[in-house]
Amino acid sequence: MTERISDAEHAVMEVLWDESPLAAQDVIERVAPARGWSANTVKTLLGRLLAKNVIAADEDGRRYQYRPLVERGDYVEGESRRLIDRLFGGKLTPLVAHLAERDALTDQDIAEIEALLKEIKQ
Amino acid sequence: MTERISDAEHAVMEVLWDESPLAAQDVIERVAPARGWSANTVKTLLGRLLAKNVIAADEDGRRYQYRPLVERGDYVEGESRRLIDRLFGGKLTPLVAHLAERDALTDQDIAEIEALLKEIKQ
DNA sequence: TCGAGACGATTACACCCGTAGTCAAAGAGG
DNA sequence: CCTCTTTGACTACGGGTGTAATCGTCTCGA
Repeated sequence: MTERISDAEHAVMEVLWDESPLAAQDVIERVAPARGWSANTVKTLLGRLLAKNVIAADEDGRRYQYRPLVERGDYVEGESRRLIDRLFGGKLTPLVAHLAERDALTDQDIAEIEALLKEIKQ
Repeated sequence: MTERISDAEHAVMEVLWDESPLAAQDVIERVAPARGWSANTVKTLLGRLLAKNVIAADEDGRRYQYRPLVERGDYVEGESRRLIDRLFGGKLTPLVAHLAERDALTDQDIAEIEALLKEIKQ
């Protein structure tokens, strides 16, 4: 039901997930320089995120304090699932296999994932 | 350098990755019904993929035979990396951890991945 | 009290995307 | 030879996206 978040909007969300609530100015300071954006660009993105109902704006005197309405985990899960469904038939194993085959996994990656899986099985 | 492939275009690519070269009509037959597309829509997508230089069209009398210019593996790797970079700081482990934490991994998934990793280490 | 700056809202605009209709050329069948 | 169909090319159009300028209003300092 939640609308899709675009790439640029996502950069703004990351800021708010990291710290919130924040005024527009604070968001601008945290994200605009790194992306080479003007302050207006960030304001536009905040407006669009508001329209999409994925952040909220609480009045605070002259300004708003913005905070996320969707959790990062939910977003991450949605995006991960989209990719895995689209490219790997919904299964994680082929993704890991793919990266492994492409030497995109270091020995340490492998060790970490093994440890993680062991723990899951408790 | 290769341009980005959109969602709808990707559906066409999957057809060509599965079998190629194919004439437009063949591509249409394989993808249009499943997506509820008109034949023209598929033709437009073929044209855009051509413009993006991710497929080639070889003349064959009255028609063209289309074939992919990028390999599925390369595309898949690019998309996977994009996601992992954007959401997990470039590391695969947090993705696996995330899915595990969300109970998105079955026992069988875990077993498969473990077997896979074991094999990688030979 | 008055002008300057801050702040959100509105508007802009080019480009991509999903979806499709129309057109022109060329072959197929009568 | 002429018309119908096929096929790719071109055009269309509403909506999303990246990027930003402008506007209206409110407040704060001089």
